[in-house]
Amino acid sequence: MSSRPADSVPAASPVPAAASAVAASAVSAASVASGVPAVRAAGGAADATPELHGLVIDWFDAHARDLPWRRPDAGAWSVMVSEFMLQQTPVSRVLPVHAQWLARWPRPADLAAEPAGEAVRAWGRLGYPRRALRLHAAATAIAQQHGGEVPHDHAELLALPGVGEYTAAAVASFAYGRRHVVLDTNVRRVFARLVTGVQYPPNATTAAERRTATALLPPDDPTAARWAAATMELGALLCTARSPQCGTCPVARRCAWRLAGAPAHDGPPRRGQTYAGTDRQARGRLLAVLRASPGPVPQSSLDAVWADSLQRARALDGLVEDGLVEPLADGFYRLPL
DNA sequence: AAGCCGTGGAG
DNA sequence: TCTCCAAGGCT
Repeated sequence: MSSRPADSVPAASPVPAAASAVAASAVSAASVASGVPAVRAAGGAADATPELHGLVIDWFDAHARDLPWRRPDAGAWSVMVSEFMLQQTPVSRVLPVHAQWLARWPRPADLAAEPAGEAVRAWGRLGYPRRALRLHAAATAIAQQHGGEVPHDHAELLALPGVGEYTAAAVASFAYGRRHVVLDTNVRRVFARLVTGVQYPPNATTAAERRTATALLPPDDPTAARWAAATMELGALLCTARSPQCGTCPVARRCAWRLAGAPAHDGPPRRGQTYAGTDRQARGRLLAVLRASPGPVPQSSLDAVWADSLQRARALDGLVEDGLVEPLADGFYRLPL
């Protein structure tokens, strides 16, 4: 979770004393982390996690968005494409591109049969275009090494280009209904509040977070898969970063952060790099020219969109280095074949 | 392991 | 306007 400028989210603070004091009826951080059921540890009653699962999953059943990659007829390829596109990118912007992508390349082999540059072009303005390159490479690997079928196995998914721990777990869980800890920025924020009692999770995923998520994971595959989707949706719709909707949250009554009085994050908010004038912006400008052109473009066309020649050259070198752009012998450039 | 990698909408 | 942030991965 390093999407945000590293300084925009201060490190998590310890659980306030007040949170511990009122945590008896909440999901206890200590008991969850140790694997001991929260309520049993607090008062000898039965494990409270099944009830917690029910509350969140029931809410999910009533309020989940109807997204294309969640529909019954959505295959694993649709799920996988959505996961690539959703990395650091809002659902609203993914929806149209995802639909076009699946219509054009209904199976991994269909994408693998085309030049990588076509994937980059179809990626449009989703951002982070290396994802398009990696998705194309992943499709190629699936076509060549997995008989054209998106692998079920977490380790095999993880070995694909552009697939990290989160995406492997998400595909295995959402596409195949398997039990995995699915720890994305939404789930991390939900657990930070619900269990740990702080407003925001740590900057980078910690072992403690994985322990918490593991302890809360339902024991059976189908319920675990529902839980993963439900906790993500809760973070996306209610337990948001800026303005959590605690009034309608199904687990507000057990939320450690809420019970502690919703303390604001204390650390000094550092600010991130401004985007204007960065190499990233330069790369974006240059690649936009390449995407818009059906064939190779002359150097002069690239010169026209970025004034600083030194930075322009550095950005272009980076794009070539990343495989997003191919230099031709005559001073022309094109998307990769 | 800290920093890099796009883009556009919301507040 | 400007800041923050949106289902990460890779080096």
